Amino acid sequence: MNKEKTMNNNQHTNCCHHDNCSGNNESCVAIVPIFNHLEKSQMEEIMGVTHSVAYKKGEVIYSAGDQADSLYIVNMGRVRIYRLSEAGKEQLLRILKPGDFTGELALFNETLHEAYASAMVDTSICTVKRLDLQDLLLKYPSISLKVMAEFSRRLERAERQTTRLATEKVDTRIALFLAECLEVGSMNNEITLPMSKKDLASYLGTTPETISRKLYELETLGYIRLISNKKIQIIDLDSLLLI
Amino acid sequence: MNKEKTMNNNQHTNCCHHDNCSGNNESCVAIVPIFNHLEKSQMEEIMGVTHSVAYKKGEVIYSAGDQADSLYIVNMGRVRIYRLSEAGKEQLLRILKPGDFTGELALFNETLHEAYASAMVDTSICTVKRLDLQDLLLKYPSISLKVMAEFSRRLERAERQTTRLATEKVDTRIALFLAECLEVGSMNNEITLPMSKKDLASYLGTTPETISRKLYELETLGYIRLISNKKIQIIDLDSLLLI
DNA sequence: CGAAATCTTGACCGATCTCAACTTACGTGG
DNA sequence: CCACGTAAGTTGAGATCGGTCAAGATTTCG
Repeated sequence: MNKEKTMNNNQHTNCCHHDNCSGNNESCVAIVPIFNHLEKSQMEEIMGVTHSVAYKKGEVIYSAGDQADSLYIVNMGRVRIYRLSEAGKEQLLRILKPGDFTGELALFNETLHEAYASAMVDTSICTVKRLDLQDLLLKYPSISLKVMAEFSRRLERAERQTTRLATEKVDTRIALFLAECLEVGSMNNEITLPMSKKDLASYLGTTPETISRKLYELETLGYIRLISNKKIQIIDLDSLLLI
Repeated sequence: MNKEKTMNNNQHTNCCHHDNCSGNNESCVAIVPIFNHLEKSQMEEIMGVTHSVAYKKGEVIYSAGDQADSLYIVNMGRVRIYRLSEAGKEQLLRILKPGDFTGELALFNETLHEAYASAMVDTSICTVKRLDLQDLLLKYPSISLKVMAEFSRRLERAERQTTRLATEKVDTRIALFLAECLEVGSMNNEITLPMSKKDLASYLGTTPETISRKLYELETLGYIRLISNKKIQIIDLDSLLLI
């Protein structure tokens, strides 16, 4: 278990409202895609209800069972969203990058969080309270459209992942994951795994041992080359996707 | 393959606009949870942009690859939403009942459908065009809140299902599914499977053979009793959930 | 630099899939 | 309403994918 997990997660190193902080809020709000089409005056109004909070690496942002009453928008850093299965097994659901948000699940339903969120590195987050957000959405309906667009993308991804887990075998799931990492034209078809292999295993519904073995197998087949722990070169994408 | 699948899915038996149909639209709109808090005048405006369409059992409503430009709201009947894996395996994603909707995924992103929708029985559906819907959402922001609430529930479900597929074994997934079927206090703890075992298998990421064997096993353990093909009595829910 | 976590590799085993044969349920048409 | 054909469901035997456990190598980070 991570050392910082024992830290009380209410002891944030920084928790400021818009008018008494060092201007971080502005940058926070500015980068959020769901807000970035608004005018300056509206932005300022939004900044008025957002709160910027900093989390240290490993710190828990929320836990399953917590009352969900805020939207969390990542300003800087990385956030792991994971669940525990009924048997207590941890499963990585997704990783948030700056501009991504979470916490919306229960925002509209007044329920409890069903997942955990923790900072993978030192992270800065903007939060908006449920009621403040609802006011904003009612006042500026165009924000809703953005939020819904984001929701629909998330839903799409979640359902695609579900299908993969249900129908593809481990080989294929790994291959598809590698192919997705390639997306943004990287040099030499070289990708950097965005997470530890342990996390990757849980994300793909398998074990670190199997990941290790399958990657070796793919290398033997000549489809990939294992450069270092986190770096992999994709040599034959087409064959990879035909597995 | 279903016989009706060969039928051109543009040949609907009934496709009427609000002002020239037998009043079905009103009932359609009325039952939709995302609209049901509105006033009468607003309802009428909404009915003005909705279209009611009837589908015969087995008919395809949309296919993966189709341009997604409408929201589909089920008025009557049942709709199967399913995907095909890269290997061509079919996986059931969810079943829509009256009041549920689909098609929102690409509604905000102008992309293509990634799933298939087909009528499980004779079904009546209301559709709203993308642009009409966006107008409505901008005009009546409270609808957006309802839609987002529904989205977040869907997302929650999808992520829960993902976790189960990734971390639980087949026994457990079946047990959890049975337990969920029990939800609404049914007589004698007797449940009726909402789908064929073939579909159930694909929903749970397994095969009909395994479903069959596991159910028999659960009966042997005394946790359930197989009454008929689609009826199962839950005898020991607690033990069932401890598998 | 050293402790702790992650990763790798091997051996083994068991859950689940596959294939095949058979039975049962269901919808259609006479 | 029954008979028939097709799809769904069941059961068995065998194969295998992938999980588990354990030991050792490597990486990470204070």
